[in-house]
Amino acid sequence: MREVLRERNRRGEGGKLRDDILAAATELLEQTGSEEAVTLRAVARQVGISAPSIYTHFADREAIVDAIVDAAFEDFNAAIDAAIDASSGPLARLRAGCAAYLRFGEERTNRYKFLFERQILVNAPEGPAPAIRTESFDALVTCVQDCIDAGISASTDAQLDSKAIWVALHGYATLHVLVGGFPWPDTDVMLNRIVYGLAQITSTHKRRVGASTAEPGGASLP
Amino acid sequence: MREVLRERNRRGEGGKLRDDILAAATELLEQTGSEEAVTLRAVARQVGISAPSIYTHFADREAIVDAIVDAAFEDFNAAIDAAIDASSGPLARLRAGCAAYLRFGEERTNRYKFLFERQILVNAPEGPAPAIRTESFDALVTCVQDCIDAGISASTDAQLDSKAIWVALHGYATLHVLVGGFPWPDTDVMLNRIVYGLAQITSTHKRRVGASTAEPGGASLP
DNA sequence: TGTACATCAGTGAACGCGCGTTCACTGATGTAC
DNA sequence: TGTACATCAGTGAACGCGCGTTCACTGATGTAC
Repeated sequence: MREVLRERNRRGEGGKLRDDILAAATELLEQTGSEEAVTLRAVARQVGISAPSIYTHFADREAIVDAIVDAAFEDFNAAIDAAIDASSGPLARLRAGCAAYLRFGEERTNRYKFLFERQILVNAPEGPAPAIRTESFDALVTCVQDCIDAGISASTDAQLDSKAIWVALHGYATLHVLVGGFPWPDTDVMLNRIVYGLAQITSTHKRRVGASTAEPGGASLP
Repeated sequence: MREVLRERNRRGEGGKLRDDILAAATELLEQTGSEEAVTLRAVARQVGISAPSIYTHFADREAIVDAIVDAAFEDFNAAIDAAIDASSGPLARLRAGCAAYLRFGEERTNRYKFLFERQILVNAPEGPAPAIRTESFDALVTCVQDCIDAGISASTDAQLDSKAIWVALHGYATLHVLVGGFPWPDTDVMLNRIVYGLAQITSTHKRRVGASTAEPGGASLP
């Protein structure tokens, strides 16, 4: 039946199983891309334990899924932050953050879908906003504002333009893995259009980073 | 058990049940927004027949789902086309098509998700591309090209810029229903940013349709 | 016109499956005396 | 130091559920003679 055999934890170390359960659930999600695939029994199978053992650590199936959301957001935020921090100059930082966003969506597609194709309540009606879910957006706003302050962007509203950039990044991240057989341009080319167009980057600055606007846009439709 | 009682069709009219099954499956999809909810038994319940009766008309569960995809695309394309046709002038037509896209996503959220959050193979590896799935995109390209030809757009690549517009529209359509509690701007304001920014509309033309770029962008993050 | 019969539209019962959850339990591990 | 005992980490069997699918069937409807 069970493929993996697990050694029983020593007394006082039962909590280790909790971590194993979360890791297994994350792996299942990563592999299948389907939240429905994260069944209690499938998780138990993956860990190498019997299904009821999970109830020592989680109230029910839903509690497992909830527990991995925050960890996934942390991964996501860390990837964006790292890319921004590794660059210097307002436009380069903005572009690097956006590129990291698309890279995360491409390389960790299933985790991305899990984060952004579920119902997300960014600001709970009561209590403070869960900052972990707005962190990357706030970083984006900062990047855009820095471009404005440096005279690189003609934008007069960093908030609004950041929202436009976000929806475009999200749209590309989800569509271009989903819609196969469509003549998608290179990710870099698309990224430039999105960032330059929506952050209203002044044309004299466009050539300094990445491809120019005069670049060909990709194959035409067959 | 069954709530709706259905009268048996007369001889030679068995095909009517096929239509009823498709209508019921569509309704289930519309209500729940979940493809998994369209189970063979749920459809049968909705129609008011026994589950095995479906096999007279469909090979299996999957065949039902496949059969409603094309109908949903037809609805979608018709909505976009109607909006474009009802407007005159290149920019107004472009804007109307994009507005209709977002309206469809807002009003028929579940149907939109069904169309665009599934695996879509626009061009099948063999055979001709299913035109029904690119129809609206092609209409968008035409609108952008018309703006270029009219000197309203500074774009040099209608294909590429249309792709950028599409991903932004898709991103907004999916995110703004999913991410509650986020300070989304008015749909019109966002639409202007997307269309003006990505179709590279010349600034002198921006004021002619809809809101201006100087408009405030929405509430700041709490 | 009457009647036997073929056909058609759909049914009811049953199958095996994987699921979430419950319950009483087991057996190793550490601790008190 | 030995031993009885409490505790802890987990198990195995069972429950009811809804699912897709199969099978033999039923009974109304139309048709051939």
